[in-house]
Amino acid sequence: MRQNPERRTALIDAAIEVLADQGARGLTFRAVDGQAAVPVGTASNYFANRDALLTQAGQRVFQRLDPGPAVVGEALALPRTRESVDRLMHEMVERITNFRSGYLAMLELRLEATRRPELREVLTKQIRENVQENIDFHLESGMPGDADTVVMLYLSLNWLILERLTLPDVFGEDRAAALISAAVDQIVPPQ
Amino acid sequence: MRQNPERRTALIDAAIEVLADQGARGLTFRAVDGQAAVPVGTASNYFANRDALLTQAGQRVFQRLDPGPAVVGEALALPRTRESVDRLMHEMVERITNFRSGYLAMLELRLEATRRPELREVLTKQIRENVQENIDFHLESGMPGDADTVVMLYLSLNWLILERLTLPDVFGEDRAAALISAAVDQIVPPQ
DNA sequence: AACTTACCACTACACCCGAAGTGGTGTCAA
DNA sequence: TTGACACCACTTCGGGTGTAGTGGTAAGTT
Repeated sequence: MRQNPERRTALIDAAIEVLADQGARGLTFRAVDGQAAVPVGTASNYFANRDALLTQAGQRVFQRLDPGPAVVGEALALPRTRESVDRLMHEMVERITNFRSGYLAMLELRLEATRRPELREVLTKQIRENVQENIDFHLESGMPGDADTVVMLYLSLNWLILERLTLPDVFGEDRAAALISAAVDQIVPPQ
Repeated sequence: MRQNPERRTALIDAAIEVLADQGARGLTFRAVDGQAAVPVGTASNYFANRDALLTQAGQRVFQRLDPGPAVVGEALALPRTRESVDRLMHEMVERITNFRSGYLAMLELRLEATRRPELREVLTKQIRENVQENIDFHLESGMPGDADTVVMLYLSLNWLILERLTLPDVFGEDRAAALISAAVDQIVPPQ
């Protein structure tokens, strides 16, 4: 088992691209090797089996989706109003949408989790933590709305992103942007 | 090309199961043959190629997800209140959740549509129609709320179903049921 | 300074699996 | 008899795994 951490990370990132491009079944050692532009056999030397690759890809997506401290700081500087929530939601959707391969890979992993209990556990844990972090952050920040408000935004905006990334013409770009604001209007209580 | 329509439908339904079980890449003629308990080569005789199988599976899922006239009639008999909407949403989520393989197959098809323009067109058309039908039905029925209300319910409940079907432990069964009511409470305006 | 050790990139190979597609045969009914 | 269909066999192909082996490099040792 090889240890070089940069190379390992590069392989995992390549695995995310492969997941998005070719689906969970397309995630093979050779495909990862190819995507990472690395000799055949390399990924096989770094990961014991496909499961290891899948779970580590799942963790990596979350790592890369995490907003930096800059975004968090900016959020905390905003006034505690619905308008601020609206702005933050637009930013969040844009940030996630821009990491297209990561989001699609995450969806592939969800479907794969249907068949792999270990992967399901890993993902469940991460999503729960993610939702809880969102709730905690929202409540602590003093923005209007309660835990259910946050969950409802989570649900609706996630599907909106999925819709945009898989069937972009169902809601055009403008309509999708308007729907973000509509979601905030309907879901976040006036302060 | 074989014509027997019952057999053809049975093969498409088998394809839906295969999609849910093994993913889009797992959808091969042989796998469909196996699922349909039919001799090897049969699916190959009924469909020109995998693309035909994929698009027809997509259409079939919608066909099977369509609520019967019984459900529609029942809906129209309800009073025009938020409580009725709440009940209808619970029924809809349950109906869709119960067709697990169909919903998972639909997600696989969405991801596959990322790579196949023809499939993307077919699905886009169907989803647009589906959303529009929901909006029209809601508005014509006189239930409280406007088009955005319906879209917002569509977004949030779809992701809730996805969450339930892929990572059921993120929201437990009870929490998920409560979230349906919470969605209606927050999204549907009081009448 | 020469030597040894350990890690790593890269290559090659042996093996396996499953798929596609086609052509052919048997059967039944119009 | 003819045509449509179910079923079967065979050929061909591609791609994947896992592992063994080779050579290079860097760091530590005597």
